[in-house]
Amino acid sequence: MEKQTTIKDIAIALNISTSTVSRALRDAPDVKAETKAAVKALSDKLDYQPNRLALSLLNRQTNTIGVIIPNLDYVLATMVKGIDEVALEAGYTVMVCQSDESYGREIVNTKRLLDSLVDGFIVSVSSETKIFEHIKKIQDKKIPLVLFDRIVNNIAAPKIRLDNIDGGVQATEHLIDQGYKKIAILAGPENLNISNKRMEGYLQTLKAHGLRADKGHTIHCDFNQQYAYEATKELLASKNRPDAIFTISDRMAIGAMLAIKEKGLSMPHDIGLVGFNNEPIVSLVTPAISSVEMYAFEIGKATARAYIEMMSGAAGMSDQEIIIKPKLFIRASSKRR
Amino acid sequence: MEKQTTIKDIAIALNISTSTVSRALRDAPDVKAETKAAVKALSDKLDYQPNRLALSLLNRQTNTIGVIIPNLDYVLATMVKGIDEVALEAGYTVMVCQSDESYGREIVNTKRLLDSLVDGFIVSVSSETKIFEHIKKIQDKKIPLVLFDRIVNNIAAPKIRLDNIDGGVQATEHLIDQGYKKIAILAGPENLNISNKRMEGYLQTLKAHGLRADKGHTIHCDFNQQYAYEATKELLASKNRPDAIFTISDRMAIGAMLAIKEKGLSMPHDIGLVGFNNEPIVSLVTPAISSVEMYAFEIGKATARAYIEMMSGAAGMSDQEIIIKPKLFIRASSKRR
DNA sequence: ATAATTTCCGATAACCTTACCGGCAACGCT
DNA sequence: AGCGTTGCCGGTAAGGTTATCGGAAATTAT
Repeated sequence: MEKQTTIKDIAIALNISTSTVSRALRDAPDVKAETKAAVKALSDKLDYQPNRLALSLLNRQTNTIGVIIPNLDYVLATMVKGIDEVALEAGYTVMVCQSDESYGREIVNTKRLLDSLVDGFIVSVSSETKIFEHIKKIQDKKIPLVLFDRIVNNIAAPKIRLDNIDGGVQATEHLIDQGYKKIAILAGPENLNISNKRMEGYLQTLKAHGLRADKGHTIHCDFNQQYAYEATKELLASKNRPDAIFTISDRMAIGAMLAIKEKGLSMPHDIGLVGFNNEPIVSLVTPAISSVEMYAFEIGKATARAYIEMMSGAAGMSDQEIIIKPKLFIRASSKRR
Repeated sequence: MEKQTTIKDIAIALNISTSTVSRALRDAPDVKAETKAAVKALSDKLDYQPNRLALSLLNRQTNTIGVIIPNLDYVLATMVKGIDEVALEAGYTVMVCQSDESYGREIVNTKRLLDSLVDGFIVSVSSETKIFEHIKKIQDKKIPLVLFDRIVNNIAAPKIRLDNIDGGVQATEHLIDQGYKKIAILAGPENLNISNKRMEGYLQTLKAHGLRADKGHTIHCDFNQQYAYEATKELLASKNRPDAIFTISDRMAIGAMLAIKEKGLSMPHDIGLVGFNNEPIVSLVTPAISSVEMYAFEIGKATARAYIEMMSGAAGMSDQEIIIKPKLFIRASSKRR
């Protein structure tokens, strides 16, 4: 690691003060034109780059956003891509830390970034996180915070999320519309808000159509195709076998699909299936799986925009909630009319 | 953003100098025990955290690794997870920047991180990158650099990569072993090293078995299932139709699978198919697709380890090359014996 | 009792940059 | 000639931390 060129080097070489170099570089009005020219020429030649650490220390601002996410699966990676795009454009650097769905690592990551490394946070909490002291600590220090996707309700911060209830409604309405009567749901971990909201939409819709929600038709399991596969096998073996399954992620939908095929049942005839996320893969399997598009890229971009707005001091942001509408893409797995 | 507690605050409160506070916090031997106790008590109470910016400025070290990757697909996300795991353990913070396969963004990212934000780089170049001046610039400044996965040959740096040739060999050997005679390959962009190496393994193996490589059986296309789908349709419509296809990514294998199914051909009987990466999805489609596992997580971990070793001043690292052996997982798509 | 050592602590510089204040010289004006 | 104005630049402090040096006080040795 070689010593970087500093304004001091330029100042000494030109026999002027660092102040003048600094002003010349920033095109301040009170520097003689020829001095400016000399400074700029030498700075180009020496490939001078201002030291961001010194600037950050001075301005108490790093222009870096700390992004804390639980993992890097398709949906979150897409959201990060959206955040990245907008943030880069606006001159921010993004620091992504994944907690790997671990509460402990989420805390470690938050703590590290809090040591003056970032001047704000964009957070999506892990599925394991039930205590939010580390999030509140961010706010106690008056550091800007934006929540997205997996939001936390009882924290006052701008929130960007999908209308998960509507996603559940669209999926369930569609299944009912296709004539399915006994619709089961494969939900995620019990304390995961996004899962519960999708389920709420599902329950609402069943009720609205006068359908009874069989207790055995609601299964909570991890975001994991293996668990979904097992759970579906059980469902299909049960006395009151469902004629349709709504899963709250595509990974789970694929697990379900495998179990259905193994049982020798056909989609959409015997069983209807609808997933969530609309990952590319669902249109590639046979039959193609209907799925709810959640516009992850858009959510990411909206999140970064909200962050930037907040940083620029817009008041009244603290309880703004941006809700993106999902859209069901109907495919062979659930289209029987 | 509230003012952080500093050693100065503690010093003033206890009416001692900042030097003493600094020493007390670091448990230096030349501080009276009671002074230490007082400092520690107050520092705990005020929730003192050392300012990392100031430390970095002082030590000319940020303990941050700049990771530049072309995208966040399954393989790279897994590698990043590996890097993350090892780096976090060793006390480093990781800054991930994705270039979105764009040469321009790769340069912007490199430049930004170069402003004293990171003290080393871990890089996998974009598929668009043909000029490596920005990478050389890193080395000109004597900043540690490790390359992984998509490496650059004419740059002297530790390199961690898969034995891509061997991956191509294993896939092709297997197909020949299963009695396939006319094996086509769907390769990636022409200047992409990893693709060319896998192809090299393929060509070597054909030659070793006295099989002729039909020119029309080598197709370059983007890492994209749509292109792979189109390319496969052409292949299947050609006069000299192949009886097996080796794709250098699973995304492409899935595109190929779709085209094969659409044509009404059966796997593995009419056509054998082998992919690359061994992504979870390949075992979930029907038929399950054989694929070459590239141990992305291991590659990520090995990369971070090499980086750490390099930082700790190990000499002779500059041309070390760690090569991970791949392993073919055989599934229904290519098993006909 | 004096010298020598040890124990403890403070002041300063350094890392790099910019904001702020002040100063010097040249110029024009009365 | 004396004044104020303008143009240009330098010095200093600040941001937070630690290494280094040096010094005062306390303790031990002679």
